[in-house]
Amino acid sequence: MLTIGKLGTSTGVKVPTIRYYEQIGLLPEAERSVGNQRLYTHKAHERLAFIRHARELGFSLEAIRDLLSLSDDPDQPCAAADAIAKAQLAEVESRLARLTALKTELERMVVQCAGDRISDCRVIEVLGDHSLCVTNHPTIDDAGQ
Amino acid sequence: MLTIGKLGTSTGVKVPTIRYYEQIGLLPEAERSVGNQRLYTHKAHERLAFIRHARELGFSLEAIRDLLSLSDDPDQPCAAADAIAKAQLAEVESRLARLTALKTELERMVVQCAGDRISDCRVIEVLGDHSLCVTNHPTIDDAGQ
DNA sequence: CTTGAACCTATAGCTGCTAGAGGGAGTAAA
DNA sequence: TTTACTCCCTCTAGCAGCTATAGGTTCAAG
Repeated sequence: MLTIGKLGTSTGVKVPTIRYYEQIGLLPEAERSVGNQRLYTHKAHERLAFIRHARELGFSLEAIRDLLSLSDDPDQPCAAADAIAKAQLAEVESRLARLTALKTELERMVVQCAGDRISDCRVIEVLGDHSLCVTNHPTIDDAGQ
Repeated sequence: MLTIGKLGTSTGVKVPTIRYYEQIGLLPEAERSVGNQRLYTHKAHERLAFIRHARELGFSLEAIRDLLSLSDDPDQPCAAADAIAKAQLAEVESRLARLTALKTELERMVVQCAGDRISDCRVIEVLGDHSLCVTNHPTIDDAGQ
């Protein structure tokens, strides 16, 4: 049985994050020691490693919740898991496309800026005027992703 | 003078967002009509367009705050603006690299999954075991970005 | 037996908005 | 003038996915 701290270091997940996952029901409630400290089994370790890996691959906690409930049910068809992974792939591909457009604009901006005063600064100028952009870069909702 | 609604439609920024920008001091407090409604000048329109464009290019509100105060000061050297843009470019490039690694893993996962039961599902299997990955894909902090 | 790290709960904060409640203002027709 | 309608106002709470802080308890080592 592992304490929460050991579980954290062995999975690379911070302690408050583990407690948070328990709170939102992604991890089951842990057993407790006599002194009320959480104790984790090998199974919990596996489950947390699964969650972390999925987070690293960009899956949302909601998607992970679904994936976990699928993995708890080994006789189910795997089409649903497949669909979640495909959706995530599509999401990543679209982010890639948007980021590539951003990169183009930012490079142009930085390269062209030769002035030494703000008044001739290409960066400031381009930001003030979208028509100076070559690509139809993403709208606000997508840019931060 | 524009009402907040007109300003919103003409810049593509939602009304509550404009109020939010005012609240956090990114836009100056607007003049008010007799009936206490916000009224915007052409200058405010330009400033908001600048903000929106910078957001589209992925700059954080903090970075935008700095860029705006630079652009308010046309005699300053533009090195600072340049540095912010370069940092943003670097950020975008690193996100691109990380997302490309994710894409590789997700594609492998999806392509290899030929089983029809969860018990042979490649997606679930890979998520449970990072060593099945070919790349050293991002850590958790980066994946969602 | 004391120190100090690791644990506990509960609450608030982070970014960048978005949604909702509950009302006032402005315009145009009936 | 009343009604109807859309826009506007403030204030508060909520979203993801944590992270930080406060104030207290437990555990292992020396």
